[in-house]
Amino acid sequence: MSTEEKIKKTALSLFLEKGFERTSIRDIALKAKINIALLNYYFRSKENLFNSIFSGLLEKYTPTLNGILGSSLPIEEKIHLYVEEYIDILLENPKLTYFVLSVLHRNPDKITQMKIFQSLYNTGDFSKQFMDEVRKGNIKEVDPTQFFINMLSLITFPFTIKQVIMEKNHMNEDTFKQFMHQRKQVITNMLLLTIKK
Amino acid sequence: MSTEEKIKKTALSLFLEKGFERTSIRDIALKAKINIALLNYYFRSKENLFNSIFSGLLEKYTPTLNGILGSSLPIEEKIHLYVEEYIDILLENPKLTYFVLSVLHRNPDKITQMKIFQSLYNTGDFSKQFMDEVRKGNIKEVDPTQFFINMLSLITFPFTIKQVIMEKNHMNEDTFKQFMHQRKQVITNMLLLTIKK
DNA sequence: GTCTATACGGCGATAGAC
DNA sequence: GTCTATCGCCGTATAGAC
Repeated sequence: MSTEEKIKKTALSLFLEKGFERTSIRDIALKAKINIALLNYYFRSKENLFNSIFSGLLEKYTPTLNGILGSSLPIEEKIHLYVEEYIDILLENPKLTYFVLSVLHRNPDKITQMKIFQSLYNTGDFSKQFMDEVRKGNIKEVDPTQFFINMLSLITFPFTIKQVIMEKNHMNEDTFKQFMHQRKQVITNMLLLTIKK
Repeated sequence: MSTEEKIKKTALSLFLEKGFERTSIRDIALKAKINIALLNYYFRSKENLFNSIFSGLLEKYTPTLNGILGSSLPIEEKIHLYVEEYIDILLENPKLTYFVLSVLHRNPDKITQMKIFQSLYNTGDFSKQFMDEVRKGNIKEVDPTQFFINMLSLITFPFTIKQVIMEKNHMNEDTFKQFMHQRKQVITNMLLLTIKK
């Protein structure tokens, strides 16, 4: 394993364990058994290291999600698949949503935001298909922007308050997973209900 | 104005402007024209200062929201009012949701979490009424926990990605407000649709 | 290009004088 | 209650060895 990969892998495990602020570059260097200066050689800063790791994670998953949105499937099927796939991804990476939000709020500059979300929320194809279906009279006249935000909110937000949901409802990791699997159907039904004529 | 109030007020304005990490206690002390040591005298730490400020904000708004949930109104009316009131509160304090999330993820210890969220997500009365209505056959058989998470997600999540929504849809502050006002009806309709028999 | 050693200024926090 | 002085840690930068 290259030094760069070793740093990334170690840093990811520490960021997941302790969060961004509570993980120091000295912690990372110590655990990865390298010198702190190497962190600055490979990545220019701690923030850059974080963004690099987490952009990698996004790049791993966005093709799947955008593939669904851009496919030629009927809109109902598309929504169903998107919900299922997105929740599966977040079940594997429960902290991903909060990481995205933290990057967003740490870097108020617009370029960073757009770079991340351009790929993540690539709604162009979907909105077009949505409005086509409305025009054809196949689905109810619903604002595609509101609809997409509904879909995103219902899928991602529960993961940002995972601990609260677990505590309030006396869940463990397994029962939370079960709950989120049930939730796939809940969300899909709800979304389809709002567009069904 | 007392020193303690002066610190809180100054800190809040800086936290809102630059965020928690980018605001140093030296910044706060300078702007409030007091010594840094005083920050530690009144609040034990920067984290404590933040939590104190923002707990105050929550305490200001939770009675309204819990008042609605705990009232004797019919469930449909309750949902309608809750959505309207919550969105109005967040339109006045757009960063509140992210602040709550950041506290949650910075303090993984459970006691802190519960104290804040105990009041915020006080779902007891609501869930009971919800299940009563299900038993009476007045509404569809829907899991109250899933329903409440749906409601929270649809209301709060858009505020955590406010900048992205604004950029993607070429909005300014005014058009975003307008969008969220429209959203009240979108959410209420959606929620009522899922429970309507 | 890869790495070590070291230094710098800023940070949150605190002991102790008044 | 308030302030000075100081501590140890942080992210970052760089000089120089290999």
